[in-house]
Parts: sequence; structure tokens; C-alpha cells
Amino acid sequence: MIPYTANTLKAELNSRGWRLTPQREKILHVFQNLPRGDHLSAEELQHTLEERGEPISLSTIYRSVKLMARMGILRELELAEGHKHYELHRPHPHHHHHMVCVQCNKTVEFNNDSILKQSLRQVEKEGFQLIDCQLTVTTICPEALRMGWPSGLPSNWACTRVISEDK
Amino acid sequence: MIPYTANTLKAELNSRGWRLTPQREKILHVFQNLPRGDHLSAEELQHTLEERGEPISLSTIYRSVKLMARMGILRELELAEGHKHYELHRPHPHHHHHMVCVQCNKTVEFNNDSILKQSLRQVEKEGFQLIDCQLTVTTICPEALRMGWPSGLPSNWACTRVISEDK
DNA sequence: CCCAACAAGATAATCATTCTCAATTAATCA
DNA sequence: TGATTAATTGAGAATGATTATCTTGTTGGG
Repeated sequence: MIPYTANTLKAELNSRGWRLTPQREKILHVFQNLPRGDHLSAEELQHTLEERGEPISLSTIYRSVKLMARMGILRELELAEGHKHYELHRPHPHHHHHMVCVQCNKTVEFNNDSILKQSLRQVEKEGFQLIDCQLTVTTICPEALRMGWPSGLPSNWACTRVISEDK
Repeated sequence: MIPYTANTLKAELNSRGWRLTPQREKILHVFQNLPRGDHLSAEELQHTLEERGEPISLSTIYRSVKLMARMGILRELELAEGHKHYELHRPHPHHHHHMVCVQCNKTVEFNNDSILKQSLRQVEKEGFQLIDCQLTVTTICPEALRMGWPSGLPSNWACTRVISEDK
């Protein structure tokens, strides 16, 4: 949302009764310097910090990352199997969604502003406050399709099962 | 209305080198008889089956549910913290999305056809094949807002957890 | 600069999910 | 139809991400 500096982060935290700590600052810094489109798991974040000579315990990583997600500073992504990823929560026009292949977990980002708009309308109608909206599109990627996924099936199988509305 | 019978399920499975088993049939049956909008975790599914006098091991539950999600028969939902939920993958116009409160995990469904349309367009543009698209909107529910989220919340207060069924 | 509350670090605990393996069983083909 | 083969089940152990606990260290308001 806001490009956070140490000061604005502190203000945000304090206004909720939480504190600015060197650890939280460093964690935010890592995400801010991440190439756009990258996301880290808790462990990857720990390694990154270690390499920078700023080791932070896994406990703190998990706590901070969850806190910042609840605040709306980070996005919690459920893309691949097994563990969560986090990325900086960027405002329009960098807000994006994900396409994930069920075969290989390949992830592709895409932008679509109207999805955010529609979510906002929906949410406000119900009296909720929007923090984030993530469209996760489950797919079969072109490579998997080329390899004959799913084996032995007519190539149009998925289309008939899939939720496409006019086909 | 639900396209799967024992026969079509068998055909679908066999075409991929998999088998129709009584367990898989029973599991599908549970989902088909679930009120619209309901979703079950692996454990809830096991309990349901137990109550019906058709106990199935947890291992098998997990395996089957994952298989059927990969096939596009079930949707795998990442709504609340900690565990996945599954629901029947229904075609348009029953396809829906979810709004989740980060404070209490309350879940509200909503319909929005244009999200599906746009996903489909996006996916095809990239040469992928669409299996499912789920918009998960992270929110603060009205109840939490009323209590002064985020700072004014009594430490052990939780919003009433209601899984409302329709908009 | 003091103190109460909050946070960090280390590690144990939890808990959903996956894996292992022996025993069964569904689908195929002779 | 019955043998054959490979998939599947069930039970429980193993895994692995995330949380909780507990002690010590810090933050920030008075």
C-alpha cells in the first residue's frame, strides 16, 4: 500500500500497540528489495537474511511475516504445495494474480484491475474491509499439455469438466 | 445435474489408468449430497463417512480427495488457517468465490461471473488449460471492525464464526 | 532512566499431510 | 471366467511447516 520507511512502519505498528524492532525492519527491507514478482517462503527469507549477515530466528520470521500479512503489508500466497510464500503487498497498478499449474506448480503472474474493483464493490456491499484479493487460477500448463497430460485422455477432457461457461 | 455417476466416474478414472473403488465412490457421494456452499476438511469427511457406517481410513481420504481435486472433480479451498477444505466443483452458474476474515476466518461466498470470464481469457491467451479459478478476498469482517480492529480488540475475543451460505 | 509490556531466540510440541509396506482388489487379457 | 498385474487400501510411522512455551532481552511511555 504505502512505500514503507522505518518511520511509517513504526507509526503503523505503534498505532496498533505493536513495536518497531530491528528484525521487523530488516524483514520488510528484504521484501522491498526483492525483484518484482518474487515471493519467499519463511525459510527462504531466513536464508536471505543470513547471507546478509543479519540472522533472525525462524520463530521471529514466522511471527513477523504473519503479523505483517495481517496488517496488509505483505501478501500471504498459497501457491505451491506444502508451504506459504510471502511478497510485498503492492498497490495498483502492481497488484497481480497467479496462474498455477497443478502438474508442476509453475506460477505465472498476471494483472487484471477489474478483479480488484469488483472485489472491492462486493466486499463493501457486505460491510467488510478489504485487505487483499487474490485470484488463483488452477491450470495445466502448455508443457504438461504437450507431454500428454493427463495420459490417455482425449485432449478435450478438461474442457468438458472445466467450469467454462460457454464452450 | 451433477455429471458424475458411478459409471462416468469409472470411465474418467480408467481412462487415466486409475481405478474405481468403493471408497472413491462413497467419497464422491458425500460431496454430492452436501448442501450447496458446504465444504469439508479431510477429518470432517472422515467423520461424515463414519456416521454413515462407511468408515474409510484417513490415508485413503487424503489420497482420494487430492486425486479428485487434480482431476477437477473437487475444488481444494485454502480458506481458514491450518487445513484445506474440499467441495464439489460445480459448473456455472454455481461457481463461486470466497471472502475470508483474517480475524476469525469467517467465510462468505459470492458469485461473480465476469471473474471466470476474465480468467478464462487470460489463461487461454497463455496457452494454459483452465481447471478452476478461485478469488479469495482477505478482509476484516464487520464484527471485528465494530470491536475496533486492530487495536481495540480484547486479546481473547473472537468474532462469531459463521459460515454463511449465500450472499 | 525505570518499569511493564512486548518481542526475540531456542527448542519442544502440534498437527495436517505424506509415506511405507504388507495385504487386497480392480481391471485386463488369455 | 480366472489368472495376472498393478493399483489401492489401511495402519501407523515419518515428515515438515507452523505454533506454543519459556526465558531473556528490548522498547517506549512515564
